[in-house]
Amino acid sequence: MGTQSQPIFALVDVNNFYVSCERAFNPRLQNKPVVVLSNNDGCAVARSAEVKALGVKMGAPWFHMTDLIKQHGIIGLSSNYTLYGDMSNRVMTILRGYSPHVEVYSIDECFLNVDGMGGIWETPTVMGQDIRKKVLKWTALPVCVGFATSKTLAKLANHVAKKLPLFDGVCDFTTMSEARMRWLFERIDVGDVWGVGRRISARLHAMNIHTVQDLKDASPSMIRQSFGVVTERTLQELRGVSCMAMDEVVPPRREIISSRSFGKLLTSADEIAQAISTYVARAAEKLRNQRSVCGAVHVFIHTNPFREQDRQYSNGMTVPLSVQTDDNRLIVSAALSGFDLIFKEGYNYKKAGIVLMNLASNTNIQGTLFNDSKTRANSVAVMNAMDTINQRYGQDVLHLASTGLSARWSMKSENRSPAYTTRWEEIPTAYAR
DNA sequence: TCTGGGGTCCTAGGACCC
DNA sequence: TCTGGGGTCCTAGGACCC
Repeated sequence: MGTQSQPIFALVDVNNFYVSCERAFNPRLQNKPVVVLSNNDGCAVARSAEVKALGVKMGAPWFHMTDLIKQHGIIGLSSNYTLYGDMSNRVMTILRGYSPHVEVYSIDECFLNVDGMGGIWETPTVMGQDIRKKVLKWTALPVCVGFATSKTLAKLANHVAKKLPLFDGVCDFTTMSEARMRWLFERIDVGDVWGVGRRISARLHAMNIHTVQDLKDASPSMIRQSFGVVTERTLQELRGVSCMAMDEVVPPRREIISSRSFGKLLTSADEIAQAISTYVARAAEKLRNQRSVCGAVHVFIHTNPFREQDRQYSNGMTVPLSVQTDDNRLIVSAALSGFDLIFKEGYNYKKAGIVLMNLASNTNIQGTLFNDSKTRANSVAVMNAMDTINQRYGQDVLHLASTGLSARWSMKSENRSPAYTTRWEEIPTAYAR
């Protein structure tokens, strides 16, 4: 396996991930119909095979299942994302043992570049079965593996491995005959292709493109014309032309969202403002963890669209920050000032959220610790605060400008000396906590 | 009564500039 | 009365993903 010219991708995917995690710690859930529920136990975010067989759709509300729950004894579990994150890490660690080039695509999926593994594994299928065996043994999680020369095809191979028991959890397109692939592709709906969602699927069907094979055989220029470059790329990938490289390093997030549905309807501005402060705190923590600053915060609220008896209202607004910052207080006050403008009395609110936008690396931000450090007491406080910040960012990163009439700090950037400003209004205030 | 949360990329159109 | 052309940047919205 592993010819020189064509890359070979593997896609490893845990079956019914959240449900499988719960089962790993509670074997009595094995072979029972199980769903894992969203926040507030609202709707199904993961279903066991037994539940899927009953026709329960992804996102189905729990309270709609009452009959099925009675008839079949469906077990509903509240989600435990800490557990799932931990299990995910264990799986990814095992997979790194199979290839130095991995891309953790989502909490339960991982691409591997397995070029040149022919010296180790007789065939991709042998490797895939070994992965399945080892992951099951070490984590009690069942996985399926797909192999192909493009990521989109690897996803499709994985899909086939899951759906057709004949494949025993591993499907390899790289060694499959053209005829057999065609046979499969003619029987898979075009909507099952990675990158073809509900809208595009509907439009393709209307154009008489129903199956994977139909899309593969379509004219690339026509597809580009009608659907854009993304879908054209998908078509090429179906033909085995790899257009999507492995993204092995995770770039910092370009935006950070924090939002929640409320457990009950809220009407007062105070309660919602409280929630928004909490969301900002959570998002700002993520922001600092990836060493970013944000330049704007978007705040949004809306009523419950499912309550037809209620008057509906939804609104959002983006509030620019005067400087890019990771300071919780600045972001909160911006978010709340936006909230004040969009909040209207007299509605039943169900959900609110914030988005940190316009993110940038914080390598050259700067600020002041105190506006007035003339006194000796303040100078001491400044020095203590500097220690705190140094502990967080490391000695090398932080630069102290002065402890005279004013105390300023800045983050050293790699190739430039830090820029200073002496105008208080231009720099974030009071970074020290 | 009860219906999730967090991301990315692309594109069209407007503002602005020379 | 006639009323350029080309470029960049930003944003909102639409599509997709898990």
